[in-house]
Amino acid sequence: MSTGVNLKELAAELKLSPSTVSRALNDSYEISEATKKKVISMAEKLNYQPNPFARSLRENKSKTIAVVIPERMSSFFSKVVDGIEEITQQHGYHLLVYSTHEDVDREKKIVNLLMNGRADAIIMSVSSQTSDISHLTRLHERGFPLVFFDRICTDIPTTKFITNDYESGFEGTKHLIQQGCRKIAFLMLSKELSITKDRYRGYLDALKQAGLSPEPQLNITCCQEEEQNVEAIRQMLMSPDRPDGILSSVEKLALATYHAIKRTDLKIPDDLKIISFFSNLSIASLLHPSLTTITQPAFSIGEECAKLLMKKLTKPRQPDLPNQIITIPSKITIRSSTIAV
Amino acid sequence: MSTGVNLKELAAELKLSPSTVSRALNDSYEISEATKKKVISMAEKLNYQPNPFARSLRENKSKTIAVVIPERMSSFFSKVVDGIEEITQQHGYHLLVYSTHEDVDREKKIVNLLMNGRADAIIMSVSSQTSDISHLTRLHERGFPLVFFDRICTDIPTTKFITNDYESGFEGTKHLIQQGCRKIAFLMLSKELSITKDRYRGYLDALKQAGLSPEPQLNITCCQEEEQNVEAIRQMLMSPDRPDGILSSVEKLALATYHAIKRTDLKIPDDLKIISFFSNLSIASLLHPSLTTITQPAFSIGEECAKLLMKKLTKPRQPDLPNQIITIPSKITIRSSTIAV
DNA sequence: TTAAAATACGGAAACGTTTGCACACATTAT
DNA sequence: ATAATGTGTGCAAACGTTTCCGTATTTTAA
Repeated sequence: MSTGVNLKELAAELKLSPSTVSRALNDSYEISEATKKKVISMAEKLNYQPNPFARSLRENKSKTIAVVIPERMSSFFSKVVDGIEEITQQHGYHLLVYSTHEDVDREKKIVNLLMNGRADAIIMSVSSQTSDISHLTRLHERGFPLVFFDRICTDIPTTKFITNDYESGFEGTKHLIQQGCRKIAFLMLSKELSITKDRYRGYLDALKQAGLSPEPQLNITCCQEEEQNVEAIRQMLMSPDRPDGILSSVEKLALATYHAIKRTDLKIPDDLKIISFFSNLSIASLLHPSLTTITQPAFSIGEECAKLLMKKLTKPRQPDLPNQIITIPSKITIRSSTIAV
Repeated sequence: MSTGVNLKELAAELKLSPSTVSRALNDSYEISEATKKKVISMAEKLNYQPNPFARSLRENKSKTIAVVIPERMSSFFSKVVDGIEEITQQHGYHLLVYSTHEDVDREKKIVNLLMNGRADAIIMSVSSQTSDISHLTRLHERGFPLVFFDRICTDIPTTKFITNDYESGFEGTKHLIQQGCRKIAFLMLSKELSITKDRYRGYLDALKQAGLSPEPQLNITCCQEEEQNVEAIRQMLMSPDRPDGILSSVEKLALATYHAIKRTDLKIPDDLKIISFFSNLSIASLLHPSLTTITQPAFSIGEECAKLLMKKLTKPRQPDLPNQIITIPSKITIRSSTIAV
């Protein structure tokens, strides 16, 4: 890799000092318009590209944001990253993207690697296994800019972006009840997760409001193996006190439910109605029957995270990221899977 | 962001010179075991993290790989990136991930940004718009390590990883013919793309072998708007000489076909059989009827790209990446969408 | 006309590493 | 005994920027 021309060589070519050339390129007021022009045109001619590491070393910032997500194969997270990239690219920032694969040990390793300053900030959604958050508090206590979205750490005093999970859980459940469901199951990733807790509270409150009581055997927690999830759901569907409705707080488990039901004689929505948090709208309407969804504004979430960080990182003297939760509402789209027969 | 302790401070604490400490941490043979131990334990105690930029500047390498893909919301590309990460992480490398959004202008900008050495290599799959490849040849001519996968640039003499696209196109078409299809449509992303060309050749040869002739109105090229794709396919399905089989070389267009057919009275597989390149197996079997797929080994492709690069970058004096195409076979899974009635 | 201020630039330090070289001391060979 | 070798460590340069100073020249103010 032949590295191109550097500042010193460019300066020599121009018979100027490196400092002058640097200032000219950075549009300093100290340099006359005439020399600025000369420098810029020569820089273009020689295709001068400043060395990012020299600059990072000197300026102590990397123009890089780290994004840490639990998995890549998810329309939700893909869209969030797209949203982040949309904004950061406008500011010349680069994106390091890491997947934890829902593994808290990998999450810890990644976060620890990021403590050396390779990135100027982190945008993340924690893994479903994450309950000990010492690796994240340490990061935050060092003053490292950290933003959470969706799966947040409530205890870390920074800015978090979420959707109206409680309301969505509540409305989703209420919708099922209105469509005649009386035994509603709740599918989740992990009890630890912020989103699970909020959605579950909404679910419980909707049940209570309808005079229904939650039944413990109707809660299913996701594991990493798809086949096991499908089997667990099938078991539930085969049991004598099977549910007549499902609120899935995870895309993956809605799909698993569709798989499971293919292994039974039951029909959606006749025997079982289902509503799910789901981001892949194209797929939702192609499922058979089409799936009623709660869709989070993934792209906007990414954009908002990035906008906040760009403000913090590119403006001169910005305060710390405020300890607040910003809520962007989801949207419920009713399709065939919850239509009363 | 309070940067932690640096080498000089660590050395001062140990009453050693920075050079000795550096060598000790890098396990140099010149340093005695005794001091190594002392240095390492003190480094851990003070939580010393070497500054990556100082190191990159000095060593002229970044321990970073850039991955450039056409879109994030694709199970294929997501899995490829997962595969890449799996390998690179073992070697302590980081991943900058960029999406071109199928836009060649964005692709050019990204590639040009990467010329300054921010990444040690690029792994990429070109956008569907890419026909002028000067930005990529320039990169390669400068000696920048560049690896292509799936959507490759044949003219750039480096290593490319693809699947057996010709055979897959051939076998997929042959399968449709065996199931009774006589008018087979071909759906593609763009005629420029390497994968399109190969798959199309396979398609043509299979038609010829069966004594069928290709019909130009049965070729559909994808555009960026999903609705337009659906409409174009619907039009084709409504025309008097509509196809009785479809080979889709893109996941997106298979889904569009399912959408389109919902707007007609036609039934899969009775009136139309369809086979598609498709990476999301869970979805393929949930579609109604389930979709016959040609699945590319996405994760392995990512792993192979990364393995090759890691060898090149981490071993001392490696030759340039050889100009060769490495083929990893896809797998055809027959499901309901192509079952003869 | 002279002092003060503004303008335009150069020299050199600094960011935090790694590494070529020098060197002091201990060990071994002659 | 001296010379040659080996071992462990320190000094200083280098990577390519940015920026604090200093300074020579020109412009403005008195």
